[in-house]
This record gives sequence, C-alpha cells and structure tokens, in this order.
Amino acid sequence: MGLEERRKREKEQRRSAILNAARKLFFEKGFKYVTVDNIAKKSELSKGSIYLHFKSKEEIYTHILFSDIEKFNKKSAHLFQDNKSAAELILEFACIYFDFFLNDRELFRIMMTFMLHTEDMNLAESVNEHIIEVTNNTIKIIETILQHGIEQGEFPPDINVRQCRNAIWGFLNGIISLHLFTGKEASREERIRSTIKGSLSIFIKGLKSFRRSDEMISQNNNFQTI
Amino acid sequence: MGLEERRKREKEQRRSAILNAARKLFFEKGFKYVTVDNIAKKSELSKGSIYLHFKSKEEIYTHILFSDIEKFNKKSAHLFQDNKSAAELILEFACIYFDFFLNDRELFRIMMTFMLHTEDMNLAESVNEHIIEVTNNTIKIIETILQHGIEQGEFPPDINVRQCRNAIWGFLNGIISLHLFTGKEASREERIRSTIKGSLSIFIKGLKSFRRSDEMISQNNNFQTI
DNA sequence: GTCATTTGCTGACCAACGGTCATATGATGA
DNA sequence: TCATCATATGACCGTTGGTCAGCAAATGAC
Repeated sequence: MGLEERRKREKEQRRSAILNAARKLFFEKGFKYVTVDNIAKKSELSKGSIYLHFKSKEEIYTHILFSDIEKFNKKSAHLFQDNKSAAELILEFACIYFDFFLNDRELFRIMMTFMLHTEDMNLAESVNEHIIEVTNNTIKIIETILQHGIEQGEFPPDINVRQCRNAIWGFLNGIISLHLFTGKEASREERIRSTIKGSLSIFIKGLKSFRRSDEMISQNNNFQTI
Repeated sequence: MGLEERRKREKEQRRSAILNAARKLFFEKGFKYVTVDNIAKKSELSKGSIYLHFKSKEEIYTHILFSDIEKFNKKSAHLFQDNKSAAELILEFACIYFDFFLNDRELFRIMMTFMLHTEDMNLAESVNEHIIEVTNNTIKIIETILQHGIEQGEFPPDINVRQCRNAIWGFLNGIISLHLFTGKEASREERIRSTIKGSLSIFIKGLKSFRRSDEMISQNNNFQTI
C-alpha cells in the first residue's frame, strides 16, 4: 500500500503547491488579474496540471477562501475562554472579523464575489457546499454569543437569534464593503472600526431593551405602509 | 448652429440606444455574460462605435447604475411628503431600497462590483465621481431622516448621524448581499424583508435610548480588550 | 454639381486568457 | 526488458475587450 499512499501524498503536495502559489499571487495582484498560467509557473507545474486538481480558476480561489475562513473560525474559539459579557464578545468578534479582512483584503473581495455570483460559479458541487458550511460556521459564532447573552440575562429571550446573527454579519460585511476599497486610504481602517463599534453598540443597546411587543408594533406599521 | 445641434442630438440618441440595449441585455443575462458585440448588435451599431461613446464595458454598466440610482433618489423624495416619524421613514426607506434591487437584481451586483473594485475600473474620471455622488445622495436620504428624527425629538442629539447613516446603508447592502443570491429562491424575499425590518427596529430602539455615555463605556471596553 | 477636406463609422485584427485534450513521458509490475 | 497504465504537458481552441487602418458619409467652398 506504500505506492498508493505516496501517490496520494504527492498529489496532495501538488495541490497544496498550487493553492499556496495562487494565494500569494491573488493577494499580490488581485485575483482577477492573476492568470492560471501565472499560478502554473509559480507552482512549477504545467497549466494543464492545474486542471487535474481544480475544476476552474474560480474553484482555486474558492478553496483559498474556504481554508482561510476555516482558520478564522478556529481562531475565534478563543473568544469564549474568558468570562466576558455577550456585548463585549460581539464587539470583540466584530473587531477580529474586520482585522481578518483588513489583513487580506483580497479575501474579502473573493468572499463577496462568491456571495454575489454563487449560482454562476464553475465549482464542483462539494466545493460549493463546503464554502457555504464554513461561512455558516462563522455566522454561528455570532449565534453562540447571542445565546450566551440570553442565558446570562443580558438579552431578553424574545429576540430572534437567527435573524440577529444574520443582521450582525450582514452589517459587518456591508460596512466593510462600504469603506474597505473606497474613500481616503489613510482613514479607511479607523472609519470602519468606529462605525462598527459605534453602531453595534446602538444595536446591542436596542437588543438589551427589546420586547416582543416592539416587534408587533413594527409589524403593524408595516401593514399601514402597504 | 443647426448642424452642431443635430449632430449632438444624434450622438446622444446613439448613446441612449447603447445604454438601453445594454440595460436590457445585462438584466436578461447578467452583466458578466453580455459581450460588447451583443450590445452592438442590439443597438444596431458597430462594435467600434460603442467605444466612440464609452471607454469600456465597465463604463457602460456604471452609467446604467448611475441613472438607475439617480431615479431611485428622486423617487425617494416622496418619503418626506407625509408627516411620519423618523422610525417609520427609516423602515419605509429600507423597504423601497430593497424593492429597488429586488426588481433589478443585476443592478445590485453591478453596484457591489463597483464598490469592491472601484480602484480597478476602467472609467473616465468624471464617471467615477458621478457614481460616487449619486451613491452619496442615497446615503444622504438616510441622513435627512435621522436629522428629522433628532429635530422631532425621536432621537437624542448625541447620536453620530454620519456614522449611523453609513451603518444603516451598510447594513441594508450586507443583508441584501447575504440573501439575494443564496439560499432557497422562494424564501429569499421574505427573509430579507423580515431581517431588515426586525433588525432595523432593534437598531432604532437602540437609537432612541442612546446616550453619549453609552459611547464612552463602549470605548472603555475597547481599551480593556486590546 | 463637383471635389477637397473633415468627421465619423466599421469590422478585421490583436493580445490575452480560461479551459481542453492528443501526445509524450514516467511509473509500475510481470 | 517491455507492455501497460497513470500522469503531465503545452499547443491549441474559442471567446472577448479593446484598437485602429481604411472606408464611408457629411460638409462647405468654389
């Protein structure tokens, strides 16, 4: 069985070499501007070999997104070690989430591209499922924090946890989208940080005083508007 | 002077023909999959003629984005006609904002693509400025609503209006990004609506009870985390 | 109306690029 | 050693955004 294992190992090594080469190039030049030829040369393989391992260029960057987000999720586990309030945890999570993309901006572009073009992408079916899964795992961290807040009595049990976790995640992505690539370079980081912190604090304050009756009133307003 | 005017008029007609043709095709097939050749044929011009009017394919779809957002902004002026609370106005704005993109999903993709790749796009300088301006006009609608809320005593004067308007806009885009192209098609619309409404209500509740002391506490927490 | 000049349009061309696959090369085992 | 199988290669292909030499049309002077 040594033969098969060696082959398997070598195949995996090649695959890693491709991903590592691609990752460097994408983050250096932007994934849109890196060609498969560039990746082939940097990984010291032929262009055709690339396609022995990946279905498409899109699949390469989706794999990179997958593994980076997976790392982020693991790293975020440390959040729960200290005994912090849920409010603190949300803000801290937001901070490390932003840092993650600030460190590799291209990764944010890749992620948003994935979200905007999910249906169009040329990926093996399993790749699609995997990326959706790890993305959901990120969102679930927020969910866990919210549940923690409910258990600790910080937030009322009335809140729609699923909805709030999506809202917080959407909010983070929206703010990052708004400021990470536009406006004066020098002030982008600080602007995102303060917007995230300031507005999440408002959201958290709203959460803390939430009553189910608030939701009902809101729905009534909706009927009147229609 | 009749000659120049006719020429000018004809040039403008050709330009409109191109934009109209492009708009139909983009929204039918997705802007990524429409070629300049397709646009040329549909507008009954040669491919080279397209480039007499627009610097690039990107500039075509940016122009479409520009004019559609401009229309949206004008249409949103009706928001202020009735005497509604700022809370109601925010929710109503959010609703029509989402409807705008629900109606033309490709437009949302174009907008997000613009935001993610602003620095990379092959546009005439003025086009870039114009699209940023109309986008800012959209954001300013939210700002006007917030100011209205402060004047009416709904929101405390302490709130950072500029930051909140960006937060709300970012939030809307983030939620739309999250759900417009992913998940079960049948439930996407409702999911976005309820997330926007539910979470904006929480945010608004937080706004209503905001005190500048809240902000200071939040900043202190930040120092402890670092 | 003719013709030189100016203006504008055309579509063949070009480079680039993702992806393919016939052919070549290397590994394996009898 | 050699037949067979597995894998790698890079020339090739179709496509696409953008270019521009050549052509067509418009204009205005005579």
